[in-house]
Amino acid sequence: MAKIRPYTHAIDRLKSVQLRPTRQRTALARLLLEGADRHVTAEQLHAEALGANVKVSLATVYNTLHQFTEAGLMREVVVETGRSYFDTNISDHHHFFEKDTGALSDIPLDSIKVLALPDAPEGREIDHVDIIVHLK
Amino acid sequence: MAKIRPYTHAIDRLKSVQLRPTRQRTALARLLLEGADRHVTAEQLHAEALGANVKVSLATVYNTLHQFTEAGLMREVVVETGRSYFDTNISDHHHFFEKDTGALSDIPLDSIKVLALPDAPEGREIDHVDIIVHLK
DNA sequence: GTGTTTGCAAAGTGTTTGCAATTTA
DNA sequence: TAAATTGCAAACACTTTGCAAACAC
Repeated sequence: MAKIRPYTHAIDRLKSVQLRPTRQRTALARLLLEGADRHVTAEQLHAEALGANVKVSLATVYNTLHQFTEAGLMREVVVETGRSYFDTNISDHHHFFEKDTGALSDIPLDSIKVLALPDAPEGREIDHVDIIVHLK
Repeated sequence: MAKIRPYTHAIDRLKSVQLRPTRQRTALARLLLEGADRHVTAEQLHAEALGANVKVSLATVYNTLHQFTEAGLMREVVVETGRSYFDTNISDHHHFFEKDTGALSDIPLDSIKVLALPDAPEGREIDHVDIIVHLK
């Protein structure tokens, strides 16, 4: 049973990446970074924040998700055009995606294996590999 | 040296999937489906059509790309939010993507190997696997 | 106090749609 | 001529931005 961590943990995470722990940022950090790994869209997180009585604008949610991503606290996952997903699991892993529900979930790292990556074209290097296993 | 195929080939491809070979569709089919495999966005294809003196609206380019995709003549590839790529190579394969230039290219099928796919979650099946190798 | 952050509303981007006019079979 | 297709402009969904007010240190 995961305990709710004290408020200060979210604040410490923010401070550690030089982001001021404002009311909005701290609340979003608590929703996102405490507890289990999560996959959210901006709209989802905004709705959730409002539901939890956190007053924050959608614009700030977008800005915050990008700031967290730039700071390395989260990563962005591209699965559909026109909608951005953000993932609080920043370890190396891949995803399942259910188009009909929009649900994104992690694939356990050891249950997928890529053998033999191709050589990058002349003058280029591989930055990273994204694998999306689409479910039906 | 690939020859430019006669006009009739594009028309035959369209007829074979029950799409009327209108002036616009035929012209787009010739640009897309004759010659080498291609990766295009709607905007790119529209610009290219105009440059080739094919009068066609952007809306029709979008509609046509979707019709071709539904008909199985092309497929859509998701690499970036907010921009759709369409691929004329419908065989099973994966992609390189260069974020800085927006260039998408095919990975030779035999140069990437996926061993051990994960089990789909309860009640689900794997539809397909998309692999994007991001280059820098 | 000073620089940062917020929220609003406006602007932006890529895409889709309603519908009258046109084209195809 | 009946049905499909087109093009325009408006609508759309999602995201970003400009800027004045509020906030953190």
